[in-house]
Amino acid sequence: MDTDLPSEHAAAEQTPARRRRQKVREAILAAAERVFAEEGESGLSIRRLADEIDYSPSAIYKYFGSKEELLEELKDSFFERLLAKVDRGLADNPEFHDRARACVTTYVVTATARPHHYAAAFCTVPSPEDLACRPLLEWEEFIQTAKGQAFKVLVDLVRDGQEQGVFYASIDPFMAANSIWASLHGLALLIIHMPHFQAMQPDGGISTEDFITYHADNIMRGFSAGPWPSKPIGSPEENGTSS
Amino acid sequence: MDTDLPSEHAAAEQTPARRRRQKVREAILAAAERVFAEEGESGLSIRRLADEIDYSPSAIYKYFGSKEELLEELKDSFFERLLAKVDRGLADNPEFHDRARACVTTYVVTATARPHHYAAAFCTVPSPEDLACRPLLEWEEFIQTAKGQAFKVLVDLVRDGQEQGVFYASIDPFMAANSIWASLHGLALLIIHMPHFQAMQPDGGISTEDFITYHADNIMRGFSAGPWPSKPIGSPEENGTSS
DNA sequence: CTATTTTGGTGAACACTGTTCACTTTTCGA
DNA sequence: TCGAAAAGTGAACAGTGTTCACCAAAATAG
Repeated sequence: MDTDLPSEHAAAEQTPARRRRQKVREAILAAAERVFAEEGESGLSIRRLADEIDYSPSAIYKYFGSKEELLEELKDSFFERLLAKVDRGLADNPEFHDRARACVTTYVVTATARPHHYAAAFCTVPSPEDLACRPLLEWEEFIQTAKGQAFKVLVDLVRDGQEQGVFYASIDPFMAANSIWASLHGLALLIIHMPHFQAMQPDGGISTEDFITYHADNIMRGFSAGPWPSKPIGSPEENGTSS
Repeated sequence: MDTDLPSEHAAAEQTPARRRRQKVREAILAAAERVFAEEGESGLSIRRLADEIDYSPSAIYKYFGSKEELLEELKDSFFERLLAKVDRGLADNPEFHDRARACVTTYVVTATARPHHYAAAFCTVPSPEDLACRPLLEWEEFIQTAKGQAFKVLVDLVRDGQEQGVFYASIDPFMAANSIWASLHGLALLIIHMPHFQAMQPDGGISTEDFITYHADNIMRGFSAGPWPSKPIGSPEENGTSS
C-alpha cells in the first residue's frame, strides 16, 4: 500500500528489483517535473503523465498514492533546491549587508524562476476540519521541513545582524524573521502573478532584479539601528546590485 | 452570446424582463459566493451551483460565459470591497502614522478574513503565450482596476508621508508603493496558507492582529527619514495596536 | 526445480468535472 | 395574434482522478 516501506529496516538496501522500481519512479517524477514547470498543475494530468512514460495511468498509482502526493514531492524537492541556493548565497558573501541582500535576492529570483512550483508550494488554503485534525505541527517538526529550514536561515540572519550591531538588539529574531519572510514571499508572488509588475510605474520602471535589491534594502532598513548603506531612492543608478 | 448587452445603448433601462434576469444572475452569484467562501474553488462546481438555485447546469451558461468568468466576477467584487474598507480606514485616521498603520492592517485583515477570495485573486500564473498576446495593460487602464486603485492608494499614502516629512523626500512613490504592496501581500498570503504562522515562534508568539501591526511598523520604518513611533521590538507589550 | 506468493502493470469502469447543442417552453414586442 | 427572441432543459462529449478485478512476470519458499 505505502510505496516507501517494503524494506522495513534499511532503505539503502539495493536489490536489482528495487533499483528498477526506483528508476521508473524517477522517470515519473522527471516527466511530472518537466510538464509542471511548463504548464503548471492544470496541464499535469495522470493520463498525460502515463502517456509520456509509456505506462498505463493506473500504473502510476503503484508508485504514488495520489496526484496530490506526487505534487507534494515535486514541491518539496523544489523548496529544498531553493533552500540550498539561499544557503550557498549566504556562504558566498562574508560582509553582512551583502549577505542580507543575497539572502533576499536569491530567494526571490529562485522562486520566480519556477513560478508554478513556488506558487503551488503555498497554494492550499487549509480547510477548517483540516485545521482541527492536524495538531498544528510542533516547532521541532516544523524546523526540519524545507520551509522550516528556510525560516531558520532568516532567524540566523537576524541574529547575525544583531551581533554585527547592524540591527536593533531588542528585536525578537523570530518575529523579525516572520516579517522578513512575509515581505520576500509577497514580492516573489507579486512578480509571479502580475506580469506587469515591473512596468507598473508610468515611466517604465527599473529591472526586476534591481527592484528585488531595492525591496531587500527597504526590508533591512526597517530593522537597522544605524543607516543602511543605500538610501531609499527613486533613482535606479544609485541602487546597483551588490557585486 | 455575450450576457451583458441585449440592450445596446443603456444598461440602466429596467424592463421587468431585465429585472427578473438580474435577479437570477444575482442568485447565482450569491450561491457561488457562499460556497466559494466556505470551500474555495474546488468545492464550487457548476452542477452544485445549479442544484442550489434549482436550475439546470446549462442554464448558468445563459448568464455567465464560463466558470472562469463567474469566478472573475466574485474576485473582482471582493477586491472592490477590500478597497472600500481600506479607503474607509484611511479616512478614519487623520494622523499619518495611524493612517499608514490602518492601511496595512485593514488590507491584511480583510484579505485574510476571506482567504479563498484573496488567494484566488492572485492564483493564476500567466502562461507565456498569454503574456505574449495581451499587450500588458497600459497604466491608464490598470489604474481603473480594483487592484490598480488599491495600488494608487499606496502611492498616495507614500506621497502623503513625504509631504508630512515622515518619509524620505527622495523616494519614488511608485517604487515604494510596489515594495509596500509586496510586503502586505506576502503577510496576507502567509497567514492564509500557513495555519501555524502566528504560532511559529517557539514560545507561542503574539496575536495575529498584533503581528500585522508589527509588520506594518517594520515596513514604514524602511522609508522613514526620522524615527518611527514604535521601535522594532520583541516585547509585545510595547507594540500595542493603534487606538 | 517446482510451487506459491508477491509485485508490476493493465483495461475497464465509476463518479466526477466544464461545456456544448439540439430542443422545448416561455416571454415579449410589433 | 403571430413570429422572434430569450430562458431553460436533458443528453451528450471530452476530460479528470481513482479504483478494482485481472493477468503476467519476477521473487521467494520448500
